[in-house]
Amino acid sequence: MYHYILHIMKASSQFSVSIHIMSMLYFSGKSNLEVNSEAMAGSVNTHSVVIRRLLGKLKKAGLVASKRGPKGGFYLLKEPEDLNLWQIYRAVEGTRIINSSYREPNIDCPVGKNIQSVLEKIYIQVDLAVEEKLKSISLSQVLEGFPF
Amino acid sequence: MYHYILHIMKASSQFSVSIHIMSMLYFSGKSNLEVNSEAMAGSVNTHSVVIRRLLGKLKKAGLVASKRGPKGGFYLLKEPEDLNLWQIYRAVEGTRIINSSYREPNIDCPVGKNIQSVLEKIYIQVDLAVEEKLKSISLSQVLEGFPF
DNA sequence: CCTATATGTAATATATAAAGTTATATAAAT
DNA sequence: ATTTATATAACTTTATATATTACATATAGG
Repeated sequence: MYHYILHIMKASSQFSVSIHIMSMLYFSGKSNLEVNSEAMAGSVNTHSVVIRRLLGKLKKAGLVASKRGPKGGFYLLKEPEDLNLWQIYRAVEGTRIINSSYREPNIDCPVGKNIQSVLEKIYIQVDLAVEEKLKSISLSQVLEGFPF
Repeated sequence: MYHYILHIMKASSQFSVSIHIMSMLYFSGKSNLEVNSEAMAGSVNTHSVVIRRLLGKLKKAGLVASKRGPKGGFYLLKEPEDLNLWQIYRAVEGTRIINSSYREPNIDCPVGKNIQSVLEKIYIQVDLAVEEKLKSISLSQVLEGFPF
């Protein structure tokens, strides 16, 4: 049995799936075609609960809204040019892009004693670089990548 | 049962552990104190095989070398100012910082059909930002973080 | 106001990859 | 020769992301 001080970041597919469904929401809003979590799950090829869980996070972040009941579903709350990838990333992925810590190092070793604070400083810099890059990419830029 | 097209990237502790042991190799080389995989495992708090596996990768990348037998161990092949974090990252982590793909999307949906190439373009940009940042940080800069 | 349809979310199960462990071969110092 | 250390293959364990099941709540439309 062992434990981590901070949990190890596992880059999940959540960010990718979020971009996928946000794109669907944009196109559906434009063409007035309804998309519910079932339809999105069909496109992503997963379970609708997975989609709703993700949309729950995006909702909390103020990026989407929902309507219950028949003819219900989800829609974007922002124009794609006012929505950047950092907002989406932060909404659905809890952790850093790189994990700061691993197993509790041996504090009797001078390196082990200080490695965590040393790594922390570095990873903050790396995270910031990713943050800046993701902030610079808007959803509308992403949408331009689709050939239609 | 399901499968991924590309494997999901899981940021492991390998990068962190690598920086930890490279730091130890530097200090040991400086003070002529021998460090073998057992000693490094003790500092990291893991099994020596884990350390040797990692050092095997760093060796393949030309960053360290080893000596077998009694009084054997590992040593750095480069000066810390000529060694950047990207070299270490690339040596021990096989994958991208962000995964490009997830479950096979439904190609009958126009978004599902194109999402992978759309994401690919974005993630290349993000990866590049990380690469540039890691290239800009040398091991000697990391070592300056230790209070000795 | 009843029924069908959709979201909301908790609880549980499954799959997978990282990390840990065991085992064994090989090399070199004394 | 013996001891000490690397090299690495094979296997086991464990953590956690994702999938699934179950059930509660809201609302459109007859």
